[in-house]
Amino acid sequence: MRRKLTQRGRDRREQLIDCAARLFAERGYHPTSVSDVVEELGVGKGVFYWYFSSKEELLAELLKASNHDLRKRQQQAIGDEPDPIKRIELGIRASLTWFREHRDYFSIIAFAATDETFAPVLRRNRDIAIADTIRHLKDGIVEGRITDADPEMLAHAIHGVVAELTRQYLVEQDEDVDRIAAVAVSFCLDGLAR
Amino acid sequence: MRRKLTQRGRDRREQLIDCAARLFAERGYHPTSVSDVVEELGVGKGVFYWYFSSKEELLAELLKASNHDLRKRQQQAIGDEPDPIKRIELGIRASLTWFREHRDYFSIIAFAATDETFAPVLRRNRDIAIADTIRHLKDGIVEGRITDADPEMLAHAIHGVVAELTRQYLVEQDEDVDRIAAVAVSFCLDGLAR
DNA sequence: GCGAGTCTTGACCATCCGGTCAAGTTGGCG
DNA sequence: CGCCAACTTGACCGGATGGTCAAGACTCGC
Repeated sequence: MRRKLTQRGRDRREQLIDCAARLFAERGYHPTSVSDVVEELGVGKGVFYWYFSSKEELLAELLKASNHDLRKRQQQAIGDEPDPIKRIELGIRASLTWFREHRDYFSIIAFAATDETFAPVLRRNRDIAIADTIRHLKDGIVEGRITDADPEMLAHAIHGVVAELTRQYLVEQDEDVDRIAAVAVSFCLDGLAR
Repeated sequence: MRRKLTQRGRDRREQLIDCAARLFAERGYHPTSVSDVVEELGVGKGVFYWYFSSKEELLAELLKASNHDLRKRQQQAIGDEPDPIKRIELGIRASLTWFREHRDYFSIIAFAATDETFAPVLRRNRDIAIADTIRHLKDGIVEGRITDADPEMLAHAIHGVVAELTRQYLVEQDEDVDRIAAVAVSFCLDGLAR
């Protein structure tokens, strides 16, 4: 859905996304009806369909926007750091910080990943993130500072650590980001063995 | 729902769970209706409600049963291995192997984790699994062979690696379990750094 | 103050869904 | 064989849901 929007319109659209995000995170996507969203906002149902052609589209937009935002944050954090290992560390810290500030999105993304309707969008997002990580890993491997294993698998392993620590300590609990980041980084770099 | 079941009844019940599992994995839990399940099986709707009091109950049963099965597999694999690091390795391999044989369950569990209705069951399952891992980690720490960090966080990190590698290489792709297991184990034990 | 495009309303619709139930069938056991 | 519990059928129900739309309100440039 593409419409000419005034400032008022853009604000309304954002309200709808924010409100929907909150409800999706609380109750889940399917159990949250469009009526729930507009009621919560105190507006008529037509408002929703003025800005989005379907509930599905709203979620897809939300996923695209949040991913764009997360990626921007990661790139800002990494800047032009030349050390590939440092870059990985900065990326991990940026992800944890972002998810901490956007807890709602974590569960929404987790759900979307399990739904074939949204999986394609999520897959693309993830492929991009993995490709970023792979680049740093390859640099590290060339420099002889990172184990010479399949960089793609290593990238997924790192993302797995970040996702699970985020879920447990930043979404379910409310731990200090730096404490979690420290464990995540040292686990990824040095593993368990002493 | 508790009923006296003959062999025929137990078979039917299992058919329903298997069929529902397949459909849940394919289309998702919410989009799969009870009618879909019984139609696929070619039986009347009443059959479903003879064995389960609700669609919700079926999923809860499925989650409980699958978790029980996975845990049994892990314990069998670990046996009475005395080396805690070996035990962790055997646990990782057992999990990967089990999920490989039960791909459908992976996405169902992933969905259930995002739905507050089922999260409690899942949380209990996960707590048990984490507690198992923590035990091995603590043994390793006492022996001075594992980094002296918060064992709970380390356990979550390991589970994160296993979950993400499972998803990417055993569910989305169809890689060789041993190859994935090797990477998972070496990543968890030694990390990235050379 | 008027006209046009942006925005809002909320009743309405077709459809579907989880769940019920009265009635009928099956099969094992005494 | 006859009985009874286990099992099956499928029409039916109340309610909710995603989505439509005709009508009206707002606002901004002219």
